[in-house]
Amino acid sequence: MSGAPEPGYDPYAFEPFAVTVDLAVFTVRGGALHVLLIRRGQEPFAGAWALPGGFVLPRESAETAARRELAEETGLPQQVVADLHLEQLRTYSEPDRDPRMRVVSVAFTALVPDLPEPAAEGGGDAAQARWLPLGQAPDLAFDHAAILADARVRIRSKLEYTCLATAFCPPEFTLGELLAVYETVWDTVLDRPNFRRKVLTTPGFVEAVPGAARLTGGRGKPAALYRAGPATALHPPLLRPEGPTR
Amino acid sequence: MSGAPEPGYDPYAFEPFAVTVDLAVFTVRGGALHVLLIRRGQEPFAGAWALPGGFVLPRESAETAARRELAEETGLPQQVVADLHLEQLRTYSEPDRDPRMRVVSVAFTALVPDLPEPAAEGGGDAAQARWLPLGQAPDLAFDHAAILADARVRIRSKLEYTCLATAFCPPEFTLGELLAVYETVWDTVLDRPNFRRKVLTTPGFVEAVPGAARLTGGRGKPAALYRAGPATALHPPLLRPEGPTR
DNA sequence: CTGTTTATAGTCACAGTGACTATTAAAGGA
DNA sequence: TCCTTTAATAGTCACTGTGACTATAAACAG
Repeated sequence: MSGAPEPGYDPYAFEPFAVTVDLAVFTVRGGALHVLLIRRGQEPFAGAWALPGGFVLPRESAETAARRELAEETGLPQQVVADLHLEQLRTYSEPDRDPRMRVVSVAFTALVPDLPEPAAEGGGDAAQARWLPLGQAPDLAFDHAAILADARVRIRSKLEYTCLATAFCPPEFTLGELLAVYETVWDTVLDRPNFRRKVLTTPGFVEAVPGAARLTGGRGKPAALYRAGPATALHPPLLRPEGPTR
Repeated sequence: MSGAPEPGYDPYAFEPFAVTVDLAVFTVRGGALHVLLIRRGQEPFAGAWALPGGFVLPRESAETAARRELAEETGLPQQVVADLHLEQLRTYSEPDRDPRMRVVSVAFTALVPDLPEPAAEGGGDAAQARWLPLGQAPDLAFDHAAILADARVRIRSKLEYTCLATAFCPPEFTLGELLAVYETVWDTVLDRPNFRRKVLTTPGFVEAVPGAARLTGGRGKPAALYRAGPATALHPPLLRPEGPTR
């Protein structure tokens, strides 16, 4: 805004708003899309699962707060949190979304490779953080189920016209692993040779790691390794098949 | 969020946040993309142009506030404001974006057909609202220039894979008018027959108004009239030509 | 060695698109 | 009235990208 406040507008005149952030952090693990959740320690919704997040401090931007809360509440490695690509999803501002007071929350989405289970370490605040598969996600606190659903729609769509799928992969990966990311997120089956052709002919999507190869699970021909390339968008997009899911 | 606030968290403990909305409302007029701006009456930035917007009230959602502020601050017809398709752009939360206090703003984007200049009517609050072409937009208050730039990128992209272009047109329009919307927003020139084929073969994009035709500007063959169809997405998308602008 | 598994190479037909030409229906001027 | 201009509409053709599919290569298990 900042339209034209009444002259002499008093910031303390109304019940104040609190501003928070919520994070939907996804990973692909064992053929299923997982989301990072924490178990709440306090009321309301004590004992329930929720998206990680928390209050924005007076001198923070929402993105800074998101990164801080993620580091505090989950055991994710510092380096991971610092390098994370955070994307704003949208802001949730229904008046009664938090029973305590007026809370407006800025939601973010992030993708990470398959990491070890976050160890809730030292600081206590890190209650209990776990990766849970989306299929069997429990009821979530507040409106977090809606946020999670919106986030899922967003990432499914983003895979179509961006190179974000590589964010789910380790630094070096095979095309089979990248294929598995698409198949998992879209819950579909793609044709292997066609997928390969599309990825390799899109400039900057991936770049080959010279001479490297890896045995994938012990079976089959060793696969060449690739790194994420400099491209961020897919032109033309890689459209997901329509029709029934899988 | 709504992570785990400290037990006994006091909403009044910090300097409170204010939450506002800002709107980037676009129209196409005379071959140029225009945005709806208001002239500020109060400090800070008194006399400067700004996006319409204002404070979210204690019992409002951001979207409700956006609609109310738009009605209050601009002379847009009630019906237009009520039916308007508002889309969240993103939330701007840099700590110093407003010199008075901590203000977090939720930005929205909207598209309207070419309307008469909004008449600042009765209520006084409607300072001065005008359509200004994007090319010669003046300096804007706060970080509104950045918001406007983000909004422009968003709508340029949205025309590719949604049917939103019809929102720039009156209820009944010719394909030539729809073409002009694309050419104006993308600042490019499209092939007329190819555009026509694409629009007509996309199911639900537009539907013909039976028997209707209109002389477009007096010259040339009369054009058939169409209405916006039920579709919202374009599959496959209508990609804008790459390379140099126009 | 044989069968299984996964990676990789290649073929073919078709849909969608860009570039282009042709025709139709109106207005305006000589 | 005829001719030019303008814009809408119809249609053609080649090429690109994709879906479906077949074939070969390189690993392991028995």
